[in-house]
Amino acid sequence: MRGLLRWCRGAFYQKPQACPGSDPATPAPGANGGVDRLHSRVTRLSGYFLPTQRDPPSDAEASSHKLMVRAGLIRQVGSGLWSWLPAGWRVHQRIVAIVREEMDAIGGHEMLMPVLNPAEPWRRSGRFDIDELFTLKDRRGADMVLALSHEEIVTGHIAQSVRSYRDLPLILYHFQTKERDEPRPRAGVLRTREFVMKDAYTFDRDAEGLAVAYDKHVAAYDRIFERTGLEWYRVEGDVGMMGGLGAHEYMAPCAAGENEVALAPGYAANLEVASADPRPVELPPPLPAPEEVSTPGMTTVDKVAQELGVPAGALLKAYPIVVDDGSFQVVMVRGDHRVNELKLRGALRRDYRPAKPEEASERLGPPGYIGPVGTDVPILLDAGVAPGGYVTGANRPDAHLRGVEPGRDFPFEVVDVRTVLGGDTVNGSRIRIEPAIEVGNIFKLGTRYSEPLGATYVDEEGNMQLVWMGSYGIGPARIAAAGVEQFADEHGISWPRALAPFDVELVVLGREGSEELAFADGLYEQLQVAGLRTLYDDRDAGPGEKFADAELIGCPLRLTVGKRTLAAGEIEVQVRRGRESRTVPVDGAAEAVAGLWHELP
RNA sequence: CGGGGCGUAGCUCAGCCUGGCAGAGCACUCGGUUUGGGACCGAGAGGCCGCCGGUUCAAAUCCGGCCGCCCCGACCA
Repeated sequence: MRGLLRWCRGAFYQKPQACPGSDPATPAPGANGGVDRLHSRVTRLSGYFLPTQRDPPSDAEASSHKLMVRAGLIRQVGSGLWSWLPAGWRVHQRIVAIVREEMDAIGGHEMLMPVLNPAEPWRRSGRFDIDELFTLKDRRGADMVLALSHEEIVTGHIAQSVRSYRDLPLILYHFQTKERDEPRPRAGVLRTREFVMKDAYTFDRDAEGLAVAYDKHVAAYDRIFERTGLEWYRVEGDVGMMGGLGAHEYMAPCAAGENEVALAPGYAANLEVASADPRPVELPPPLPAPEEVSTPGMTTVDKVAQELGVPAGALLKAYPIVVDDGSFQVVMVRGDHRVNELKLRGALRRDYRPAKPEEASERLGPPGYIGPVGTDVPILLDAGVAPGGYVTGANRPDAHLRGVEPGRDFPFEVVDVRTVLGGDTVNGSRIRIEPAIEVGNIFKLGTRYSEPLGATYVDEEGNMQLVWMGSYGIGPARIAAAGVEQFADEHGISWPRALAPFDVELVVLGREGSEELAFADGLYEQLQVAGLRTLYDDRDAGPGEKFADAELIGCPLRLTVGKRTLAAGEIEVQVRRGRESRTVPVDGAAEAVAGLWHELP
């Protein structure tokens, strides 16, 4: 304790040292704030810990996983546990700096809450039993929790200290390590058990106040992701069974993404909640009444469709379920569609389970032959089913009905519960479906936590009211990985300007004592004075190795100082994205490079 | 939780089936050559073959248990 105190005081009294980047007269390019002062300014590769590898780890699958390890940015410690090496941490810190600036700009106040929590508030919120929650006991045997987010703790502070409507609204946030016992960590830093998250919490008097706070976050998040240089979408998210409140997810398309987004001009939604008009299906001519057809052994949509010579979409598929209230119901979707469980839960406003085969047989008919005609079981008909005559099960073995018309032949309630398919349309525009990774989310919590944790205030009329809350997360590691995935080529990473560990990599081709080396030493200083974060490859290595490493690491610009070009009074500049080279004159080279840097994406 | 795979030098991997001196490429160290796309020559160092137990004269290799890691699915604030 005493030692720690002394150390803190020593650090506190230390005089800030002057360095080029902290001089207001020579600001670094871009809005990098003060974050570069956290980074070493001695960035000569000969003395830097940047262990690049020729081979990707054998167990790596995702391109970001392979490249971030190969480029010496991250190293694995255990399943879902990663260290950030110096260059990787610079990327992470740059993202953090962007997020911090935009959070502060909407009036957020940064704070810090502990990772290790007592179990009690988690019991009160009902989250102590979450499977993903790491739990442990302290030496006295008290239950402890490793926090996977901080709703309980921050709400506790509000409950303790906020008394009056005058104390609200508030935006509080922190960057903190989150611990989650993931069932399956995967793909490098894309899904890990421990990761840094920016989580913000808003506290308002009522739903209207929450809506304002939410809108502020939409604006801040839009700016954050725009600044990262990523391709991104704000999509409608799952609001859960509570419904009504609202949630958005920020998704970055990438091959290793775990989610799928449905995209059309003016439309973007998580596939889990997406809604669209189906492609029309050609139905057979209508019949005056349902007509039984023999379909022995044909228990799948494909077999029946083939036998009857109709498209799969001309069938109605039955999905029998038992809802939480004990009721037995049947969901009907077009034969070529699939029931989306999340949408179905949302439509039901409660949980359900698929009916067991015995249950379905007892109420309707044998598996494969279930239908909606002649039953008193409530039918939920998917909104994608257009009027017309369809083929359905006859609730008898080896028989189907054709010419079944919803409404005429069975009563139904319309629900939108199918999974959207690529090629469906929204407002006439075709939808495409892409894999993406969730890099941020915003969520209206309402009184989900303020109620169990007692966060209340007294309003103008002297009445006790619950605080209305929102929560807003961003994962810097996922932004970094998505940036790698989106822009990498066969040579390595190609960072967006805003995320790169260094703006420029300076490669010198010259031996100890050469004119090139002396010149490059000077240029390295000038580039830093010009405000460019520069990685200087001064190693005693061959040109091939240096070029390959530079392209692997992926800084936006690569400068080469070589005998030939130097003799011609020039420096070679390669733009990493596209790998096109040009030259700039030796005189004023640093300024010219800084100017070029500003034009990059 | 179900299915599949893997664990041998810093990295990528061979050797295991059929038990008999611990291997290759790259990386590393030293000397030399080379210097605009992972160059070459010579010398060298580096291993509890994941761990524990069993079988055997003898185990990286066969058998059992455990641990760790990856992939697919389930799950996922």
